[in-house]
Amino acid sequence: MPELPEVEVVRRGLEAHVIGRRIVQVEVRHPRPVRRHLAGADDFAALLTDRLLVGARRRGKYLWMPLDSGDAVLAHLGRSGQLLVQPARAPDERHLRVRFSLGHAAGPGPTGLELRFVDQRMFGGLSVSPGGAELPPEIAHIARDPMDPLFDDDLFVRRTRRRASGIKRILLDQTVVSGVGNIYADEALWRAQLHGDRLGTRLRPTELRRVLAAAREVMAAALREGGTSFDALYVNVNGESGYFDRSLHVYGREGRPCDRCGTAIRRVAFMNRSSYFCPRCQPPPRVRRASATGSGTVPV
DNA sequence: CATAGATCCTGTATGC
DNA sequence: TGCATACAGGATCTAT
Repeated sequence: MPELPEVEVVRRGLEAHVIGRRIVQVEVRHPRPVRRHLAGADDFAALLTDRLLVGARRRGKYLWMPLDSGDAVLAHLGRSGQLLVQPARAPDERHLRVRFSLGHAAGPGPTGLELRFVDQRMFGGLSVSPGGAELPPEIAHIARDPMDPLFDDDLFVRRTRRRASGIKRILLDQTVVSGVGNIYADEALWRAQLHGDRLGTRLRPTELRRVLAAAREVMAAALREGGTSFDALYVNVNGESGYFDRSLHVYGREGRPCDRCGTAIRRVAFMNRSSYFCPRCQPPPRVRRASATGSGTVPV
């Protein structure tokens, strides 16, 4: 569920409600979300107990919270993860996986506040990154995101044009550009009027800059809408939030008319999920028969 | 090396 | 009603 805007909203919520608090107790209720912490759940809990949370940072769809120990709690929400700040008396969520009981920076006592990792499908997870306060080495391979002031547009164009993959697949490759997921990839491609199967090697720099600009627009709009709902004592990302629904032009709109030209939106299978596009505004690349071997076709 | 596809997990919606 | 299948907003491992 969460792409860059949703994760950024969570980060802001953490920044507002969790920074400066001490972790007084950690309860791992399901082993899977801490699977990337190779030393195990007990070690995970031990490294975090009594530590002070000093920040909330993000790279693409990854979040991390630096600790006073110099380590960091590294988090990824996967497809269904949530980080919630809740009063301790709030009933446990059905898919509550990890509970952090929080206290004051100074004293040992609990504040009655908890940080909860809730995740139905458990593709997401938590780990402790040793010395990862500045940038966890585990995510050093993740590129900057298009909203990052240090994002390098020229580098993105150069790297994309070296790839013989469809532009949609490239947009989803977090080592090329981070934060873009299935929805915003489709939305950005619709805005840029490019089909997702167009090969990176065959796209012009202007076309790629158009995609980047479109991705920024879509994300900025989502951030504007989602950014208002984290004020409560509650680090947002309400599962199915739905706040972005209104502004979607293609995603989930199979058969409905394109907002630009009226043609019916198409849906095709893509990487075990779906791609949506307007067949007129985003014409698919021509397909020619592969030469000598004659085994199948390649988009040109 | 680069790339496409399979895979982890749980739940809900839909069709027969 | 029961059962099977498709699908869900991600990242990574594996095969080619």
